[in-house]
Amino acid sequence: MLRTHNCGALRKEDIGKEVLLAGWVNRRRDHGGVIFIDLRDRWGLTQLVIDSNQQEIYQHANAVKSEFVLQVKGIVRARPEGLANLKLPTGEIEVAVSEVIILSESKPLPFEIEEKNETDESLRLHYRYLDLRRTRMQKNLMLRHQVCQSVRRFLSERQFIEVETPFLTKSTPEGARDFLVPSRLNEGSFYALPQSPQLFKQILMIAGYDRYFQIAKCFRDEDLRADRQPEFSQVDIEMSFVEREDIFELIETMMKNLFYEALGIQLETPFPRMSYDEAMNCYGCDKPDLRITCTIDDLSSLLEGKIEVGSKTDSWNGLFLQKWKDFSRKKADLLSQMAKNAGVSLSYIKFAKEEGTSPLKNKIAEQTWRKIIEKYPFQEDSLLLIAWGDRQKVLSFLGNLRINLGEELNLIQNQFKFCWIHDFPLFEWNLEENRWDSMHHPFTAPLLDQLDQLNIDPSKVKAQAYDIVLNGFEIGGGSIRIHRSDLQEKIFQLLNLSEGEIQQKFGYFIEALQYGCPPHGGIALGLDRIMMLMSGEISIRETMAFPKTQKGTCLMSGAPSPVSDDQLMVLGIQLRNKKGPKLI
RNA sequence: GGGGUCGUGGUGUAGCCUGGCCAAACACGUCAGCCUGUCACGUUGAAGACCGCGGGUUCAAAUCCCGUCGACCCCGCCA
Repeated sequence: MLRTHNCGALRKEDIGKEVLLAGWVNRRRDHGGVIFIDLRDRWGLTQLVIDSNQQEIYQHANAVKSEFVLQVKGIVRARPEGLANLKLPTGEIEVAVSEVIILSESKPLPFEIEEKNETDESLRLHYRYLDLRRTRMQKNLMLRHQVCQSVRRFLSERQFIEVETPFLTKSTPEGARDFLVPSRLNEGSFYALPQSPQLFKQILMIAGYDRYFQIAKCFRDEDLRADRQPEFSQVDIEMSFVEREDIFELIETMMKNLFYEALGIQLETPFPRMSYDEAMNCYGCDKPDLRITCTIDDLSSLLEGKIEVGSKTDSWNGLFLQKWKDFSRKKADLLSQMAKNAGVSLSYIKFAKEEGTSPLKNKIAEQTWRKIIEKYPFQEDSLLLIAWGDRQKVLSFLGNLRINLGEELNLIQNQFKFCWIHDFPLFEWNLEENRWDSMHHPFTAPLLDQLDQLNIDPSKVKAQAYDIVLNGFEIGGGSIRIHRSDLQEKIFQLLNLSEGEIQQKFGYFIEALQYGCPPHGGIALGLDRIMMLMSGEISIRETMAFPKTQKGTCLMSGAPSPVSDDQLMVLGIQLRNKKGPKLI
């Protein structure tokens, strides 16, 4: 071994020991007669001391620069009286160096490892190996490791087994765009990288494995966002002979366990639940941030027909803000403009000096006015925003406003607020292609008492699907699956897939369903998003070792890159547009 | 496909709105000297950017305009 201890290990108890340490030079402080070097590895910092009366070592240490990799031999000793550094776990000791070996040198750095100021992200990604040396990334990746360990331990204890599923698999045009991989052995045919291991895990249930999990890489060729990368990780789970409640209980316990083990935080279970309809009505979206307490209220019964409005109006909704001190005419105009852009009408009631004022005041009857005022706990600087128009537009506008104002008015407390959203619609109408799409995926079971509705009005059918939401982010989703081939085929038909397409795309799966499929269901959790929230980051890139840019490139390796004609030839591929980027 | 923000020594920023005082300022880093107890060491000095790139307007452009490239945020998209 090149070392006897790591750089975070030594304590008072080790005083007097001769030790070997190895690590990076975090910082050198040269006092003329004495040189201090902070040696760093992922466990910590240890101060090395080199005295000028040891001429040879002193000369050597003089040549040492930031981020050189050193091996040193020395004696652990106590720091002089009053000179301990209480900020460091190793701060009571130092190592008096008797031998220094420079294992490797470092060029001057493109940015400092110590995070004195934000570094441009593209630079960080280009030199990711330097960025990963920083405390922030080390903390994030170590926490991620802990979380993965915790998940594995928990699920293993609950009798789940981890099974790997293939990356080279079959393209299914439903859902996200696939990443394709050409097959050399089958010219003209392509594998697709999995968008999720969905069918494999269901087939594992058919195969009788009963409880499966995997920390699975998934691939989706869609545009990127702060919380979306083209490849990402899911904690993928599937169980046989279960109902929704079993999945909820499992995940709640797992989360509770996980947050306690990794962060020392006690979560309260069960998590609040609400139906999709309730979420849309009260929060204007299907992933409500419950850290913001205000909700969207239905004012239709109060205001319907009470005010003359020109346009078609099928919904009146309110958003009540306990206190908005600097709400001004200017702000009101700005909000109205935003509302107009969103295609809805907006007004407000502002409360000050024990009285409500509003542009609407003269337009509604005294009685109606009083009813509204009584509905809310108005106090100084309270504000009720009232929006009306097309129901969906109103709800989505107020939903967005709720989030924006939550941030602007500092209504968001620093805490973890989970909830379950359930009873999603089974289908949504695809305007472009004039047909039904699965809202979750086509393998999701409808609520059993609504099977008749499938033939009458598919839009009314709810699915046995659920999402888990944390602080306004969808961190997971799942469903109870269809386990009967006749129902599965019926769903495919409703999705306007021909018999031929069904056979060609999902034939193997339909067939598998015909050989004794247990009722089953599961969930997939977005590991990167969970890590982002646990680490307090605002992008999942900070939770991945080597993320991609918004254009899907890796600034360190330069992927994706063109390939040679020879490589294409072997695959039987010819580029349609020869103008692509040139080979270097 | 669309909307927006940003791009100034190695790093982070100031300057840009209101063109000339900018052959560009500050902090960190780098290099060299001094200093035996620092830990964001101190101190003295030095080097280092023609302002992402291309074009235009102007007597004059880091600053205004157009285009382009890159990073980021958002809409669409993400079963």
